[in-house]
Amino acid sequence: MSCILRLSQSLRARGYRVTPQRLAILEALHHEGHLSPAQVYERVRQTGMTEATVYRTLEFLRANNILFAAQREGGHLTYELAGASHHHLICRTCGAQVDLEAEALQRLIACLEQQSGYRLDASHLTLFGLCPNCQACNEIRDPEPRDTRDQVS
Amino acid sequence: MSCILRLSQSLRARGYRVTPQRLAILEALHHEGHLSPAQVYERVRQTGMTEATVYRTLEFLRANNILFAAQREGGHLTYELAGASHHHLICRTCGAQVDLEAEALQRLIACLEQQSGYRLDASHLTLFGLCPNCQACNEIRDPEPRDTRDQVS
DNA sequence: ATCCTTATTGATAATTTTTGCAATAAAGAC
DNA sequence: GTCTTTATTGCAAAAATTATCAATAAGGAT
Repeated sequence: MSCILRLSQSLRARGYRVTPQRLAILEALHHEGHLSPAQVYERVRQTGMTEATVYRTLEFLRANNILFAAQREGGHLTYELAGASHHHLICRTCGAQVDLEAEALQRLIACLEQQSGYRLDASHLTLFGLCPNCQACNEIRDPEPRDTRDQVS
Repeated sequence: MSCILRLSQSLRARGYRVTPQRLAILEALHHEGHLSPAQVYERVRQTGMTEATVYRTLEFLRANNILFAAQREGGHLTYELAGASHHHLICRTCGAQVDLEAEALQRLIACLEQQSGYRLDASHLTLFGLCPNCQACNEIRDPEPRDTRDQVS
């Protein structure tokens, strides 16, 4: 909770307001990790909040770097609390997750930034692919078309 | 066009059908590069095609690796023809694009694949960030909240 | 060219996401 | 505590996206 308190103060400091709705959504995500807008709404509807408010609040918190938005398989957005800088590698077939060597990526990103002069948004990358298990399965069955958006959040 | 012809044959070889709708969409994207579903519909509505068909066809072509889907600022999808393996770096403020050193990324990806055993979908990454110009602007104005999803396609 | 199979489309409805505006309430000043 | 300002919410309607299912047409066989 002290985490949410800190975020609240950060919002207030920027001139935004800390409302019950925002707190409820933050706590839902704090409790569960990854949630889609619909799932968030499920968890907070008891408070009488509207779906529109859920969407707006998620987008608002994301725009203020309090949440990250990750694109999941169905093409729908998923949100999670922004934490320390970290990267994920997710199997798009079975959902298995692996944490990435932050240093390797950071080094590459730094290198790309030097070459291009750009400042990259890469504090939290999620790469999608196939885990070893699912690679094996795919070699047996035909290459069935799947929902395979490469992405990052 | 020979590019589209080749794609058609590839589809047919896999047991799918080459329809006027699919051709129209492919040609629109071949002509214009990056298009959102709504923009694609604008370009092909003269053929009498439905919006639903546009959505389905785009998703179908993407699932078959004929199109790439890139996540643009608003969280909305944009599609483009899948070409040679290449990567982009796009400024989220002014839209300026830079091509990335493919080798640097490929090497990193290969390295990550070795470490994790995953096979990554990374033949076409798009990283978002701030170009040098917009970095300068941002230092002057306050840090206005923006739509800043880090991402890849 | 004609017929057959079935992948694909159109039409429609359902669902999800976004938007506009009046009413509400958070946070600071008193 | 009360008052004021205005960011934020709820409501309702619009827009975007997805799903359902019967009708159509692509592509192979004859």
